[in-house]
Amino acid sequence: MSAAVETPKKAFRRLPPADRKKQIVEAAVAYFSEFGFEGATRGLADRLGVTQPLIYRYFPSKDELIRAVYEEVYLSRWRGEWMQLLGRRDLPLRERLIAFYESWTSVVFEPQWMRIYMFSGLRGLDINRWWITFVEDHLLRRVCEEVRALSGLPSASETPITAAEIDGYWLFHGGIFYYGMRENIYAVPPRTPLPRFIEMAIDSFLQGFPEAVKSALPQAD
Amino acid sequence: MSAAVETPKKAFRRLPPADRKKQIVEAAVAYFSEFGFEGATRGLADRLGVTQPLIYRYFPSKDELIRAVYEEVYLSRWRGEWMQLLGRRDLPLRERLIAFYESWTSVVFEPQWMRIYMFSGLRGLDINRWWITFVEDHLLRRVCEEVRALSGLPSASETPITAAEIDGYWLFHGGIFYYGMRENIYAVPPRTPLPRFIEMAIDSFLQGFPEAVKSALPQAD
DNA sequence: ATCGTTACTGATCAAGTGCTAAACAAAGTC
DNA sequence: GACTTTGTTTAGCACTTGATCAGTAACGAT
Repeated sequence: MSAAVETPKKAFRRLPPADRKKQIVEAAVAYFSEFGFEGATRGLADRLGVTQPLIYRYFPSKDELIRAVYEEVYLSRWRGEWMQLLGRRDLPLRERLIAFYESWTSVVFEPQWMRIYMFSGLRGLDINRWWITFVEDHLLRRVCEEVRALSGLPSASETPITAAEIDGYWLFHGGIFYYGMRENIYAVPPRTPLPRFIEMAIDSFLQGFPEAVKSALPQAD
Repeated sequence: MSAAVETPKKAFRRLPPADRKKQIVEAAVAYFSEFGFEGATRGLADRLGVTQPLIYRYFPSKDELIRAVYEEVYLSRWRGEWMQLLGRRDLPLRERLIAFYESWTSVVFEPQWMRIYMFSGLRGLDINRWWITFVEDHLLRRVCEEVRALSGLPSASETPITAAEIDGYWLFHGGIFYYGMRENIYAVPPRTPLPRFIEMAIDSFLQGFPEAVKSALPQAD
């Protein structure tokens, strides 16, 4: 009955391809961070208020869309200033580290970033290895070099940073990261406020680590 | 053509229900740890050399099977001795902690356990909160109590363990756990052997933590 | 106004999903 | 050897998935 009821037939908006593409990637980050990479392209399209085939106009396959999500999360959210900051020897190392972690956690300790990180890690491929190596080279190694300088030890170019130093710092970096996991993945927010936790971690690190490195590199003089 | 070729028609084996059920759960742990919980029941059945509907004779739904996997991984692999070991005050705390982590990592630092842990964490439900709280109550709180005893501080029954103490130890526990993630999820095996890493972590912990607690609980005398 | 380009939709396919019901066959009992 | 029990298979339903393609309509140029 009631054939007179007319469906609104809402006209669709035509966006410049660049805009639409960006819009899709951003929605995909949010969507996949919720449902994982097995989330359906139809669900994503619904959320965008768009039909599903449209996604395939911008990305030849779902895998390609996922690649774009990786780029958005891992690359475009990485801040070059971080490495600069770590190297600023006019500031005490303690301050640099605290400032760095406050900035870094403001990007990384966020459900979207965290969940995409975990999902992509479990998916395998090469993203895993790439990211861990990247962090090791751009953050951990950097910090170890600063500790060397602080303790008057030979620079990395003279005596390469050892595996023990890297892994020694991983203990703290991983410990800080796990705070973010508890908060954003396991939804059991730690009761210690993040800034205080960071300070605590850094102080704990600076208290023992430099001495340990010093005695492990006895050939320095 | 060649209609004479007879399919071998291999006879199937009839197992006692308890055996078959156990077999299915164990295969499910392995299977889901590889593909995640969205792995298909048909794939699991193939791997078992069995047809897919058989799984539904033993588990009313896939969700129920997943619940059984949780139990297998989280409950049946937990060792009661761990808590006992941590409380053995006839041994130095350092030795207890090292022994505990060597035993604990032998169970947890394994692709199956680790990946199920991550997958279940991302799935949500209540497993997350339950596990984190469980670890906090059975391991971390325990360690904090031992540190109290070691430092001659008031026991937990007199002065409850504080959030700062728990989170302070999370830094180290999380840092150790992250070693397992690098190894088993991200497939970038750390170059420091695990036993050495554990020792390093414990020493680093014992060096600063007890003093920090002492000065944070000034009302003790 | 009209026209051409192309961003977008509607319809659809083939493959795969969890799950069910009925038929089959292996093992124990008499 | 016939009979019962029940572990296992075969067949299949309803639905969702990634992906395709022809057709529609929004927008800019003229």
